[in-house]
Amino acid sequence: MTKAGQGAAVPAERGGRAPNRREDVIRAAAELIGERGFDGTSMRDIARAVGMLPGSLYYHFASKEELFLALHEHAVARYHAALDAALEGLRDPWDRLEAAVRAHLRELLGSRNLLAIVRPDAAGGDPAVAARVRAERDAYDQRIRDLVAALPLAPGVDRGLFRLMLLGALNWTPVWFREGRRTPDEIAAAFVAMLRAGAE
Amino acid sequence: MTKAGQGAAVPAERGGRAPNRREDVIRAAAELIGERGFDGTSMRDIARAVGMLPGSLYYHFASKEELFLALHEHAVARYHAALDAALEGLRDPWDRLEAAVRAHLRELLGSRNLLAIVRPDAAGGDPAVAARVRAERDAYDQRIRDLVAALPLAPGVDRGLFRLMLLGALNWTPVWFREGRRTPDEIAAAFVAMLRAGAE
DNA sequence: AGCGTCACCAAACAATCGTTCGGTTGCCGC
DNA sequence: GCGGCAACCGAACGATTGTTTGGTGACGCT
Repeated sequence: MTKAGQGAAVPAERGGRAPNRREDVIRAAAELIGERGFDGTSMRDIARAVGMLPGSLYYHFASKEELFLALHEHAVARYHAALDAALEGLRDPWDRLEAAVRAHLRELLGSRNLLAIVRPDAAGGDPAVAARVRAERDAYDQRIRDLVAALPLAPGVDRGLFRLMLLGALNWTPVWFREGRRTPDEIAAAFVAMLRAGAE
Repeated sequence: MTKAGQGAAVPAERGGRAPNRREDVIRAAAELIGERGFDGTSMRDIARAVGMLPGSLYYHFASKEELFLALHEHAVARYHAALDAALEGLRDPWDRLEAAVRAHLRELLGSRNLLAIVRPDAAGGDPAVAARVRAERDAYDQRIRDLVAALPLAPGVDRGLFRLMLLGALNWTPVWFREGRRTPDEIAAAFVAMLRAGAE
C-alpha cells in the first residue's frame, strides 16, 4: 500500500506541515489521463492542473511512466479498499459477488476524479511498465476469481468465461455511462441478476 | 460506402493500372493504430509501413484525423458486411443474435490487421471527429438493438442493459484474448448461452 | 510531340514533447 | 543565526510531432 516500489527515492511521508503535493499530482494526473489518455496528457497539462511548473514534477517522479505507475498503484489500492469494505460481513456467495460488482462499478463511474485506470494499455509501449501494471491488476483479478469460484453454478458453466464476461461488461461501462439515467448500483444489480438467473 | 465524405478531394477509383495505395495506407494505419493507439502512432510510422515519405500521406488525406475517419468508416463497413453475411437466411431470434455475436467477435479478434477500432475515444479530442465516429458507430449499434428487440425475453429484463452488457463483454475481449486458448466462436457461443439461459 | 495531372519525393517549418539543471525560497533543528 | 534540506522556479535542451511547399518522373490523351 504505502510501499513505494524499488527504484526511485521517494520522500514518503515526512514532517506533517506541508500537505502532500505528491498526492495532488497523482490525483490530477489520474483525472486528466483518465479522460484524455496517457499520450494525450502532457506533463505540462498535469503541472498546470496543480499549479506547478513542468520541471517541478520531476522532483516527485523520475519520469512520466513512473508517475503513471504510482497513479496506477494508487488506483488499484482504492479498488482493493472498496472491495474490502463491500465484502465485510457478507457470507452468501451471490451477495458477495453483487456487493463486489457494486463496489467496482461505483469506483469506476464514481463522481469525479474517477481515475479510470481500466485500460491495461494506457501507458506507453514500455514492456517493463506493462509488466508492473499487469501484476497489480492480476492481484485484483484473483479476488474476483475467488468470488466466482465460490458461486454455486450449474455444472456446464465455464467460470472463466463467466468472470471475463462480467468484468468485460463492467469495464466497458465508462464508454456508454451517462449520469442521471441509471445509477451504478442499478447497473450492478441488473448485470448480476442476468448472470445469476441463467447460471445458477 | 465508397462515398468519401464532403471535404477532401478524393481521387476515387481511376485508371486501373496503379492499385489503390490509398487503401494500403488505410490498412497499415488500421493495424498500427489498432495496436499502438491513435496518439501512439505517428504519420512517419504509417508512411514507413507502406514505403512512403511522411509528407506523401497528405496527398491522400488532408490530416491525420481525416485518415482516421476514413479508417473508421472502412472498419465499420466491414462490421456491417460481416453482419449481413452472418444473418442471411436465419429467422430464429436467438440464432440471429448468436450469429451476429459470432461475426462481431470474429471481426474483432480476427487474425491480423484487426482494425480493432473499438474505442470511441481513439481519435484526438476533436469533437467534430468524435461526432462523426459516434454517428457511424450508432448505426451499427442500432442493428444490434433490433436483434435484441426481437428476442422473446422475460418481462422483467431490461433490453437496454441486456445489449450493453453483451456488447461490453464483447468489446472488452481484445484485452484478455490470446490465440490458441479459446476460439472466437466458442466465446461467442458461451456468452450468448449464459445470457439466454437467464433471460429467456 | 506536347500538355496535364496523378502520385510521390525531398526538405523543411513551427509547435510540442519529455526531460535536465542551476538557482532560489522557506522552514527546521541546533 | 546559520547550515541544511525539502520543494519548487526559470529556462533551456534535443527529439519528435503534424504539416507545408516546391519540385519531379511516369503516364494518358490529343
